[in-house]
Amino acid sequence: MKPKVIAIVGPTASGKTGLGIEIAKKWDGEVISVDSRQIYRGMDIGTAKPEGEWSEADIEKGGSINQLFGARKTFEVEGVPHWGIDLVDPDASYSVADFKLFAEEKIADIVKRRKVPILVGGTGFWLKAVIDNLDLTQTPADPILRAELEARTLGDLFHEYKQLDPGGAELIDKQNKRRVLRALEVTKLTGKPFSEQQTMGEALYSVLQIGLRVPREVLNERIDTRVEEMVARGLVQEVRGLCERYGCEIESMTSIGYRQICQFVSGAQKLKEAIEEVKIDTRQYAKRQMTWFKRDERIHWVEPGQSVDAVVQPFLLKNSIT
RNA sequence: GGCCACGUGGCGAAUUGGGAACGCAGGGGUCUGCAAAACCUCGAUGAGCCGGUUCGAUCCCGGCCGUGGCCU
Repeated sequence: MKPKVIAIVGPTASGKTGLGIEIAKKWDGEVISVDSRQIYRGMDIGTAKPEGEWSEADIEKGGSINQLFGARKTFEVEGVPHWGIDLVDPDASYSVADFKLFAEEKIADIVKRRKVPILVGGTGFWLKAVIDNLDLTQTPADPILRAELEARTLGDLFHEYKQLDPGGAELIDKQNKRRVLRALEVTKLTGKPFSEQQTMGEALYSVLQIGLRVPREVLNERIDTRVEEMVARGLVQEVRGLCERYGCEIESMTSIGYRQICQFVSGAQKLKEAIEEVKIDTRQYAKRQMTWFKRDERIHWVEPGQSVDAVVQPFLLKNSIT
């Protein structure tokens, strides 16, 4: 029988964190954050990281994974362990593949302790990689090849890709350089068409996905409020500190909230305008998230505040699931 | 009260006597190693209103309304 995993999805500011904690408390679970930005140490306010404490006492809980990622303590929020937070420094590179590995080990670890793993997060692609067991190729980005490819034009890249992987060329978004580049990169590096490597393995877990649905207007208001709160809690100082230490050019600093405030910190924009932009960009991000999750028909949608017992209970109590 | 200017989609902004660029915001969408990213796509049957000139007006003329400025 596959391990049971609960996943909580939804757009930013929909209340995923709170629901995750609620379920974890009630069903003895542990949370794994599925968030491509909360992995960065020091990026706290702007990524809406839950507030919690690092507990020394639970070092042994982590196992090898903690060694691997340098985390020696357990992050607890209201007593509920949260994993996947503060995995790397802001200047580190970390991708879906890294996360998938991390999550799989973490889930195994939690299950071993007879707790319920609860994946909470808005990074749809990362979640998909885990629950659908995507066969991410064993072909990480090659810095040298990538630099070479990046210097070429999109049309040029597509042309070569089409030669090597005609089938894939039909399907790919030929106007998206980032995608074409990666497809070509993998194809060249492996000698096999990229399109033939986009497969998925058998699902490793039995997953219950719960989606938080919030009306757009309500969500927008929540976003505005939350951004204001971030500023009140010291977002500007946080960004300034990171800027001084890492500069504003690194990937993690392109995160919403950080890139705009960087503009202010560097004197390129007024604070008020930067804050407005954070709100707008967050709304657009939320929209993209909804587009992503909308089409997954396995998700059980609930309204914020609505009890999820009716879906969680039967799921966890059911004995045999394929 | 008089004079001048302006009045184009939610906002900003081009354009032209032959039937309205673009940017932003907004909606919809794509998604197998940067995913809070990258990319795609859709929005004025109509240019303040009413007349007139013209084969034809958003663009020319007149009136009205509105906005801004100047003047007494």
